[in-house]
Amino acid sequence: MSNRRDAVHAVLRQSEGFRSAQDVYAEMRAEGAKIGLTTVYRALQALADTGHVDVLRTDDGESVYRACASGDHHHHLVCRTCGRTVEVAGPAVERWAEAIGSEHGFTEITHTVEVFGTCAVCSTAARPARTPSRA
Amino acid sequence: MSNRRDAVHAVLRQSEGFRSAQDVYAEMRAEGAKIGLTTVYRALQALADTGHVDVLRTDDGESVYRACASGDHHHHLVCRTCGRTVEVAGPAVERWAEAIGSEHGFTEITHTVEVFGTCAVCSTAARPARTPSRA
DNA sequence: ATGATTTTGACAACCATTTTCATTTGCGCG
DNA sequence: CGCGCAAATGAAAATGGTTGTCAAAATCAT
Repeated sequence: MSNRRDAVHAVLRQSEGFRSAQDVYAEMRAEGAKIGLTTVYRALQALADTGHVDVLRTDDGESVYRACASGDHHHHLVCRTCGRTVEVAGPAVERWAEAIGSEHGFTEITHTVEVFGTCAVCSTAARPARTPSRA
Repeated sequence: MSNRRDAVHAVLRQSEGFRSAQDVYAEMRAEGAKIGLTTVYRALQALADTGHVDVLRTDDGESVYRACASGDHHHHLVCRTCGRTVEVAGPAVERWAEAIGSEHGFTEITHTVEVFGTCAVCSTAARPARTPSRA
């Protein structure tokens, strides 16, 4: 039944960071799974709707998904090089958003917060290619 | 030369909230301006690159632009009904993002923060959404 | 089994955005 | 002026992720 959906979910679970639909589809096909792109999209949407995975948009408008450990509201710290993602909580930010909103007479406040950076591994690996001037 | 670019910029200045490229293009054509969609896109990109306008992505992946009053780093409080936008500063959030990042060994931290809500006007006039942004 | 219902997936349709490329425009210079 | 070059422009075609279509296949209930 939701056999396919579970398969999709499984792929996400095995992933470190966010994956795109096309990405997941490609991997599944590469592993020999018989599944259509349409189904992957539908599974991903369903999973997102039921809150089983988190979604966000990349800078170029692509939707990327991730199976998160916590079902609670949280944000992400994403390495812009390797994509590794850390789930972070930010009570302070939640309160700030609420405060800012009501301060301006807004209700039903929601917010999107994502933090990007270069993780320790990637920053040491990709050091500034400066010519060793031996000085 | 940047005659078109200025024209595009002008349209954004007159707008209350974020506008899409197609949107801006439509308005300009409606006003009789002779301009191509391609040029609008290019102008918007250029404006964004030079930091003259802010860009963000809607939930459905469309890019929307806004001429912001402040050139400094700031975030937005956007009414999800009428689109009215308030520029807000959030020193606390900036510090939080930095802290979270370095706490996990990440460097070159950047972040995206957007707050959505229903503004006072729209929440009282809880009726089938009509855009009153036009006086 | 048999028909009903849901799921699937190949393929076409969408649509914002980008690319292509030929034409126009701005402009310095002889 | 007129010539030519280079940047700007825009119509049309290409791109590419995502969604819609619809008939075939899997699943279920009786």
